[in-house]
Amino acid sequence: MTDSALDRAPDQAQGRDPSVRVRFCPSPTGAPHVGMARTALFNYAFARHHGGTFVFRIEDTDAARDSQESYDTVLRVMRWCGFDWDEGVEKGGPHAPYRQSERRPIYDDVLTRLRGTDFVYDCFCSNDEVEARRKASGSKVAGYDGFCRTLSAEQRAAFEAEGRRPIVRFRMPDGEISWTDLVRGEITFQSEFVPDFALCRANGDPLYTLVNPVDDALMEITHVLRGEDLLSSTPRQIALYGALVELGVAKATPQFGHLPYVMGQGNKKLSKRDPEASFLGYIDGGFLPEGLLNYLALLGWAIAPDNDVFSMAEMYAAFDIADVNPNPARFDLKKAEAINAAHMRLIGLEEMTERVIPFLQADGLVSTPISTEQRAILDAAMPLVSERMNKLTEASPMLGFLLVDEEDFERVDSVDEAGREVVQAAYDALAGLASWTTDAIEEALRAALIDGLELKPRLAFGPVRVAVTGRRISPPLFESLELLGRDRSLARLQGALG
RNA sequence: GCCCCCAUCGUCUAGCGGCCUAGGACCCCGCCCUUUCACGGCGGUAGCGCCGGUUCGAAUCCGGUUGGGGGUACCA
Repeated sequence: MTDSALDRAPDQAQGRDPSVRVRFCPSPTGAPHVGMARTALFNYAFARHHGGTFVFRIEDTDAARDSQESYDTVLRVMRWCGFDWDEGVEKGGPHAPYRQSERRPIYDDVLTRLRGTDFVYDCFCSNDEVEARRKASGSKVAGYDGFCRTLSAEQRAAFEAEGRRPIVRFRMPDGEISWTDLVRGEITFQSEFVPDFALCRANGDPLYTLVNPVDDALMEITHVLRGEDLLSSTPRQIALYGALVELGVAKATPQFGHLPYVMGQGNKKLSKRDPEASFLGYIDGGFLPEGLLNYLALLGWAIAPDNDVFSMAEMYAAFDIADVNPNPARFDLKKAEAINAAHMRLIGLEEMTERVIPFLQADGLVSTPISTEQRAILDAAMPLVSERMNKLTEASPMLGFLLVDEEDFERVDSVDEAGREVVQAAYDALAGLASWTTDAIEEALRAALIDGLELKPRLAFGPVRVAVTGRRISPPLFESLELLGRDRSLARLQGALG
């Protein structure tokens, strides 16, 4: 059998297709999480791979939950990731505005047009009534039972006389609804299990069920790549699309692809409340965009059987939605850090220095803007630590001892009684040193501690390290001493003795 | 309950009928390098849920089963 390519969606070509239009459309509620970023990434990769258009829309129709703060954060995350959208919020485009809260007249208009047809009907039922009827009938089918589908004029008048305000429901067509999912293949729902759904609230506020397909239609989205959680709402959206096409609102029904969940510890879907889900946590935690995005790409996709580390450009070139694995993926912090570490070694010394500066500034170790003296220290010290850092946040504890004002210097670790002897010997050996260079320092220290005190290197240099850098873990000792300078080094050795 | 999705090492995955004695990465465990840490190098443990079927041949195809997940709103 060689027809594997035919098993895939027919018009999902491998090459470029500028007519491709995809969108990322988060709701600005709470903090952005990694699953959301993964969805954005796959959409962005799909658009770039095909040379299509990436639309960034904000779905803020739920005034009770949406916040400006969340909106700002989502934008910050998008920019941090480098997902430069072709159309959308704060950028504009032919389908502006791109914030749903600014598109109300459009939804009202579509709703009005829909109400002139048999695609929808007014429904006066309360939830309790629907529930009571289901219990009475013993029906196994969840959701609305279609009670108001065929209301007589009298029934309608009676409800209105009670002061009830109707909502608008979509009338699901009979039969079955199926589509070829871009990541899962053929999926079919029997319509009897897809209840008629609400398009707006009784007060007229449009709901996601209406607004999302309407905007996708108007913005001429061709491929909808979204989370698996929306899978079961797809049949009703396809049905709605049928109506929108007939009304001339939509040109065609897009193709759908449902991306696997990103799970947390155990087996639960990562929720916005999980700390490990917080995207900001990874930005502040010192991840590189290259590293985090690379890791996220690995959640459901692979670039090659024997390679996990790649650039975004490589990903965009290789990305094929048909290769996305449909099973849910667990977010593994250890692996994320390992992938990030690989990118730390790829970006180069100068680049790493630039990226480390904001973290040093946040920790108060470097001024804003950075001074030329501080810059010089960094330029000299970064080569010592760049290979030993896996995240940007590791710079501060590594280099802090070189950057702090002397009066602010503190030791995180301490020198014990036995260590003081060693430090004293080190002080004596270094105090009269002719030239303060790494080699000379090493020679003097080895002579005094290894040969003189007959100590193992580990025991000899440990106390000196703590005395001078304040930590058991530091950059290489002799180089550190040279960088610190004779006066400060000796003062710190002295200080550890007191 | 009902509907839908999913199923390869602990985790992420490669695999699209013979190349599989199942490959890579992370984790873990040894060893090497070594002034700490990290890097780097070498080696190791560990997996196709189960039962049928199709086939000369199945991790790969089909059915069932079990197990997980999601949905079942005038949330998104």
